Amino acid sequence: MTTAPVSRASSRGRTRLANDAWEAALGAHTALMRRFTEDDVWAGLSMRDYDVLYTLAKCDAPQRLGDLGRHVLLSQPGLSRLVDRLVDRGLVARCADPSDARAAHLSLTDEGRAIQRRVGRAHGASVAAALTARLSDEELVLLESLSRKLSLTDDDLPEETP
Amino acid sequence: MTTAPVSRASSRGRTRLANDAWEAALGAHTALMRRFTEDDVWAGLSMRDYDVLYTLAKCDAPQRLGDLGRHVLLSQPGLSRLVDRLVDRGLVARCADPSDARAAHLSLTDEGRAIQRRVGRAHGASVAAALTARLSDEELVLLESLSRKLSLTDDDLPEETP
DNA sequence: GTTAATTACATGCGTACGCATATAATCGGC
DNA sequence: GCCGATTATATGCGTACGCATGTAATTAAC
Repeated sequence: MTTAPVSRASSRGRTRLANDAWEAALGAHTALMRRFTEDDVWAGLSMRDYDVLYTLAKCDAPQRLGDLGRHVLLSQPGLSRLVDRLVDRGLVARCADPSDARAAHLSLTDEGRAIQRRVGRAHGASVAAALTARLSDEELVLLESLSRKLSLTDDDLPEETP
Repeated sequence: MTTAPVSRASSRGRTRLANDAWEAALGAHTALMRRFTEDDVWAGLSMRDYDVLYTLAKCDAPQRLGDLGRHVLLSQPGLSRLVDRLVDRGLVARCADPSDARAAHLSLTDEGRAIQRRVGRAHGASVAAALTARLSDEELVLLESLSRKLSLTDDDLPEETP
């Protein structure tokens, strides 16, 4: 039984395509993460530490914890304590939000910004080396395009059956 | 200064393309992992637990720890203890390797296989739902193709300057 | 205007993780 | 056939994580 008896012939194939694609994507993520982790560019930061510093550097305005949380794959308490450690190390500053006393504005210190830049340059070079060795320019653009589509929330999707 | 003075005009653009693509890919990974983690399909397993059960199910032959380690993003001690827990729960069996007394062959128990199938069906459906809602068939094939290229080791790459 | 519900973040607690290292078995040179 | 090097897995230890819950501030209901 190589073809299952389904209503539309394309249906099962589409499920299979999606699962194969996801498995391959996970494999790529694993392989590249391992490679980048092994790079000698991190200056004592974990990749998650760097992710937070990078996010703070990208947005000039001070960010709240919840904003960071949307970008980082980490629980809210986990992120709270990760930021704690970065504050203790002097890389991130907490300052009060005048309009909301619950929230704390987070921003990079000078040292945090300096480290983010240093690590970012080296890591960016490593990322570029790995990806450009494997994909053409057109493929890189395609990867970005597909990734953006995959990042969409359900709310952002056009409805199938309105 | 919008264009940096580099030797070849395409060089900086290519680095930028690669970094943008990687950032987008990380975002997609985060978004989808969050979505799948929140699914109510895991039957008490972590996604890493499932990853190990799935890998064991995929390869009918009993696997060694090191073989699993290549597929799972986890340190060797971490994987060792993860397997410990799965053995304690009765989902995985360790049996001795007759030809190598250091290694232990790992295989699914009947219960482990049953749970993997149950969870796999539900998770596979969720993966398909998420991906097919965002990508066309052609795009799914493309994603798999790009991911496979990204999974290649340096050794597998054609040399740039032999 | 008071109070319930919600939001934003922090903390207690048990578990899982990574790093360094240990243990045990196999392999290679001679 | 013996011994150093290597491979395969396990363990000690300190740290980081997620879940449940707590605390404080804001919004909403009336």
